[in-house]
Amino acid sequence: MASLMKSSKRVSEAIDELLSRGVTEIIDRTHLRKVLLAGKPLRIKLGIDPTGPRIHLGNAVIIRKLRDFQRLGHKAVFIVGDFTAQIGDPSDKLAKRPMLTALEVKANLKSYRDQLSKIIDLSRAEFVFNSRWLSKLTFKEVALLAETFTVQQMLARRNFKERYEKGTEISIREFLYPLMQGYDSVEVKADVEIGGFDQLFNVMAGRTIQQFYGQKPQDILTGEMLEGTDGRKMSKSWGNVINITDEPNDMFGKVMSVRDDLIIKYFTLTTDVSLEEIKIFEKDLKSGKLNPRDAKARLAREIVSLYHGDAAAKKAEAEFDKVFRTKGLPSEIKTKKLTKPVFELAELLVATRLAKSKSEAARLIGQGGVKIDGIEQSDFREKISLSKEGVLIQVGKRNFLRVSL
RNA sequence: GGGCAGGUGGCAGAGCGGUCAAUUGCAUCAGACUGUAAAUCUGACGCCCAAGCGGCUACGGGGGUUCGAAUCCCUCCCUGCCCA
Repeated sequence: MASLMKSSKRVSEAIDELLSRGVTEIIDRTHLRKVLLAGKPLRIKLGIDPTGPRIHLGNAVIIRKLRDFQRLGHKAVFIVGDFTAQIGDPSDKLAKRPMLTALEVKANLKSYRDQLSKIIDLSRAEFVFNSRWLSKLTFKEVALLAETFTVQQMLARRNFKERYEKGTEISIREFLYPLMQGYDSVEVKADVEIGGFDQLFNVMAGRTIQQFYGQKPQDILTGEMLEGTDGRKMSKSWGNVINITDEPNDMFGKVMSVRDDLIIKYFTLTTDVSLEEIKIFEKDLKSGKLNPRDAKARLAREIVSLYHGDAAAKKAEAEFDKVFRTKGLPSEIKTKKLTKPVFELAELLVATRLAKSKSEAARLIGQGGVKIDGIEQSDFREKISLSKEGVLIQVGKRNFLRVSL
C-alpha cells in the first residue's frame, strides 16, 4: 500500500515535469492534466516533416517529450509527413518553401527511423505515413476542409502576417498545410498533439478540424524552441546545428561552442539532468562559483552520452581537452595520399581540400593559420616535399591532416 | 489586361557613368586573448599568376550607347504592390 502511494506520487511528479519542463503552451491544460492523472492510455501524435534527413537537438526536444509520454504508458503515434513534406511547412520560414519530389522525400526518410530509435522506443510506437490518407482526399473534401478557416484566421498566424505585411509572397498552397496536418489528427484519432512552439498554429488547426469531423478536440502541448550554438534559430542553413548523429568528438566540440547564456536552456531541454541540479548550476553560474566552461563540459558529456554512451562521452572530453586546452594533436588524424612528390604549399592546401582556392590558401598562410609539422608557415610558395612517413598539416585550430606519398 | 516599384557577392542592404572586386551589417575564415570551437578585440573575405599601383570574370539574361556601365537605352525573364 505504501509503495503504491509512493509510486503514484512519482507518477504525479513525472506528470508535473512533463507538463512544465521546456513547455510553452498547453491547451487544454486542466483537461490534459486530468486525463493524464486518470492514467488511461492516450494517443500522442507527433508529426515530423521529413524535409531533412537529420534530427538535431532542437527536433529532439519534442521527440523527448514524446518519449516522456511513452514512459507514462501512452501511445506514441508518429506521423511521418511524407505527403505534407511535398507541400512544405510554412511554419519556420519567412520564404516560400520549394516543393519536394516524392523521390527526395523517400531519400530523406531513409535514415529517419534509426535516428528516432535513439530517442524513443519504436517497438511501442505507431508509425504512420500521412500520404496513406492525404493522397486520397478529393478536391471536394479539400474544399470542405478549407471551409473551416477564413483567410483572416490564416493571416493571423504570425509568419503569414509578417510576410503579408512585408509584401513577400504567400502561396495558397501554404494555407493548405495546417489543414492537412489537422486532418492527420482526425485519421489517427489523436488525444494529444505535441510539437515545437512554431507548430502552434498547425496543432491548433487539428482541434478545429477534429471537431469539424465530430471528434473531441485533441489537447495540445508545444515545446520551447532551442536556439543553435550561436544563439540564433537552429537551422541547417545557419550551420549552428548539433545533429544527434554527429560524431562524439564533433558533438562535444559543438556543445562547447554553445553561447554561455544558453547553458541552462540546453540542460533543461536536451538532457535528463534533474531540474533541482539544473537550478543549482544556474545559481552557481550566476555567483561565479561555477565556471561556464565547466558547466558546458558537463553539458557536452550529458548530451554525448545520451546519443553515444558514457564511454564515448568521456573519450570525447579527453580528446577535446587534449586538442584545445593543451593544444596537443588529436589522437586520430586523417591521412591522405598524394602521388606528386613536391608541392608548393598553397597548391598542397588546395589538393588536400584544406583550402578552396589558391587565393584562400595564400590568405590562410599570410594570417599565420597554417602549420607544417608544427611549424608556422609564412610563404605560400614554399616547396613541400612529401615522403612515405608524410607531413602533418594543420589549418586553423581544428583541421589536421597527414599527407603522404 | 493596365499602372508602379524592384532584381547587386552565402544573406540583408548601399551604390545610380570613371577613383567599384563593389560602403555597411550578419554569417564565414584566420590571429590574439582566455574559460572552449564561448565572449571580446584585430585582420581577411571572387578567381588566376611571374604577387604587381598585375590579369581575368562578376551587380537577373541578351543586345546597345560611351574612350569607359552595377550605374544610361532597348528587349526578354522573374518578384512585389495597386487597379481591373
